[in-house]
Amino acid sequence: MQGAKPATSSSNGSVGSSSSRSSGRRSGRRDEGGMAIRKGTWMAEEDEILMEYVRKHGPRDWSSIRSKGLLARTGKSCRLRWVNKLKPDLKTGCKFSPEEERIVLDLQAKFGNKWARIATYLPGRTDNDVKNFWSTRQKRLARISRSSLPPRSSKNEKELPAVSSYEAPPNMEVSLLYITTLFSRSSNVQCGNALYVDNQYAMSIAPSPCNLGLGTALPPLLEPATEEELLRLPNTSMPPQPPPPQQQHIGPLPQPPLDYLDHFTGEEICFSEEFGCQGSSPCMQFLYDGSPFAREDEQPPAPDSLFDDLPSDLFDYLEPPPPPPPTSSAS
DNA sequence: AACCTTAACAACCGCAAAGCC
DNA sequence: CGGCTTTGCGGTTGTTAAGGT
Repeated sequence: MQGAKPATSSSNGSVGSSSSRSSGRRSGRRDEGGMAIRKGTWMAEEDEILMEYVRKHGPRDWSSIRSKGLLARTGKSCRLRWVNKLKPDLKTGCKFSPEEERIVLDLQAKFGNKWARIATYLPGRTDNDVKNFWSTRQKRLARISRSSLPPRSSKNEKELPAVSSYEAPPNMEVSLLYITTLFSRSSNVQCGNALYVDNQYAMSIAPSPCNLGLGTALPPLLEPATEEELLRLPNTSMPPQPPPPQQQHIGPLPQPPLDYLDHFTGEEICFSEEFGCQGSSPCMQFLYDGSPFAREDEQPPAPDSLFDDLPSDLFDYLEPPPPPPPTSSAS
């Protein structure tokens, strides 16, 4: 789904038409010199003038564009337009690839919301691109996490904070998604490197040592549907695959093995052993050991403190796992 | 067809760092 | 060194298309 492309409004060329329907925030105002400062969507003519200016003077002295009467835009606005839309070699109108997504996830975990810094690792992407991508993704994950929680029971009427409404550890977002989807739905699909929840693309689980920690530190959420899919799972040399059309992975899903849930509820079985993690803490150790989210300057929390950041009643909503499907041959 | 929701994108604002005089 | 200007960054909001109901 491509977003709005009113910008450049070159298609209609209606000068000021977008401003007229814009909010007051984007209406122009008049500065001391009497020149009305234009705001809002850029027109193709303005872009041409700006590009011509940069060709002659280089990407600097943005304020002089207005002082010279070339454009009724602030220097700030001119710079932003150049950086985000007019600069050569920008990947405009092209969605983030799984590999780009993986890079953003890795670097966001490493650097935090340093979008400009992250963008330097992504040729053709701007800090605004990365920021918007991240924001959209966060909303998607938050929505999926919320929708994965079963309805409240009558004895649990107290308000449950939205998943995204509190400060979560760097990888808690992932763990919440993981936990909630694991427990609650039968429509979660791992197809290739993509994880789908309710037939919606949720995230990439590209075969990378870093992608959310899921690729290597976690077992697959569900068994891959086919042998072909199996080949694309972590620890293979297959490159990341783009998410396939949704129609291709709708269907009955295999149930996870029963002891799968022991990773969350038992004290004996532990990811850290089974999946090669270091450390001796029980479940959820994988969130820190070997995870790209483990920062150099951060120590893993004590096992008991890991969930302290969560609302205490969060897991009240988790229902026990469904009984194992009847097997024809008991072994 | 109308309305609603979601995703993607564009562009604004405030603030701070860097540069200049 | 201090003040002013410019540049860059991150947060936020607004707009629109597409898809769903």
